[in-house]
Amino acid sequence: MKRITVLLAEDHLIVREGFRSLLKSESDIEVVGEAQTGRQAVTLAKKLRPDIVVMDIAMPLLNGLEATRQIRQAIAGAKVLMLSAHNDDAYVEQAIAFGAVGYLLKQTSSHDLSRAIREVQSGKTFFSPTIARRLHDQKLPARERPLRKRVARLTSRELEVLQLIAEGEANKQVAGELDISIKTVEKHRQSLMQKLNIHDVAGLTRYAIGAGIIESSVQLTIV
Amino acid sequence: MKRITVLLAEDHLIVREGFRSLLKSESDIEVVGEAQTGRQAVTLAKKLRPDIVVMDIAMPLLNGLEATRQIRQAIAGAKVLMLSAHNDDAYVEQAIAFGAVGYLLKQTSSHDLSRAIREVQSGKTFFSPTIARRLHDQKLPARERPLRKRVARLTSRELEVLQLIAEGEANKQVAGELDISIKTVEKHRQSLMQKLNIHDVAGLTRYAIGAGIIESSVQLTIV
DNA sequence: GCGGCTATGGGGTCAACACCCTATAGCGTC
DNA sequence: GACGCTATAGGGTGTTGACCCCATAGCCGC
Repeated sequence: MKRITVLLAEDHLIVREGFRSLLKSESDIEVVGEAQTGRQAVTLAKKLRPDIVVMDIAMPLLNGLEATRQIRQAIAGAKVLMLSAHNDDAYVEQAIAFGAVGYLLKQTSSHDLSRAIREVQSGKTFFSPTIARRLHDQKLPARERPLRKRVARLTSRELEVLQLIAEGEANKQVAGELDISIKTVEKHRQSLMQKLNIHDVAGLTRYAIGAGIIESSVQLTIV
Repeated sequence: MKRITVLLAEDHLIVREGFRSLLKSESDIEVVGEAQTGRQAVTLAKKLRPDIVVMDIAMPLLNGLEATRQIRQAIAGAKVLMLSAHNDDAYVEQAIAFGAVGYLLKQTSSHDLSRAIREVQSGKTFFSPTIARRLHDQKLPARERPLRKRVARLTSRELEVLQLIAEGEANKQVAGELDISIKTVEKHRQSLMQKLNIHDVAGLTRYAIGAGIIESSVQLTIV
């Protein structure tokens, strides 16, 4: 029986070794390569042609989403299974838009990982339960619509509002700054929260920092 | 021969399972417990009294640094080995200040992990090569330096509340998590806001990220 | 032109939060 | 033993935000 060949793309060596160790006990799965950067993942995917690439999103040089896009572009039908610590709609949407066939959270068990690999290999998709439920709720067919612009993409106005919120301004201040009504600010706020599926200021702030929209405080050594 | 008992504190299940799998092949090391939050790590450390706690820094509810401090406070001589993705002086200093006996980067190999566990168990310290080199170069004082300059000196309870706020929890959730009254949470919240002179959640979140108490989201290509 | 998206603004309700007050109890320190 | 600090918890009041409803207007593509 031919085993399912897997390329592991994950920047932390010890975590990668852990995954390899977990998969070693699965007789039908074989790890044929490891990448520690997104760029290396693209290179190795082209060279090794694995059945499946298990791809972490957070990686240096080239993040997992962009690496996925490049792999899909270079190898038609390449199967990429995203593995991420983050449950934000924006990432999931991006992953699907870039052609990933599955999205696993790091909170899931190793059992789910091997299961996902088999499902994906057999041509299906696999998403972590919480994500699958949300995709279903939102009626977002994973494969039927390769191009989407509906969700996750913020309008320029929403971006402005997001930035001001993350900088600590209240709706009233934002309204004054942009010279619009508080009601309009509320509307933008609600829209962007819905798009990002983040429903608290702390989450929006973390997102804005992670996305480079604003910076965190530079002060250190407190506690 | 008595095996070295280890408590694994790492929030991502699959990563934790990976570590467990890696350590299973070490005959002299036994994983006796797993924690997925800092708070759980403190609880389990008190209950299980493992020889060594392998502690990730980035964890919900209570970060690994603060959990380390609490464990060291509750159990004299407890040995905590930090495991972090970040090679940041501020984290290393803090970890040492809070009594950690070692600091491993996730970029290190599993071989280093088991080696570190043995070294630490025998009473030595263990730091990842790049960190050890820097500690040596800088002769990092850590104790002499006015580390405690803390313009804003938060109590440990206030720090916990700050972390939970920055993770997006409402007062009610925090109260449930810490098993205290909402009124008490409000009090801590007000106290820490006054000490930091930051009066909005966005600001607190930026501060918490800048101070390394929590992490921001991953970098995303597009917004 | 019709539909879709964006931006604008208004109504209301209810939960959450900020900020004021109060208090008790357990710690240490001096 | 008094003092200070921390943690705990409650009352009250006003503001803010989340989420629901609604509408109009401009612009773009088909």
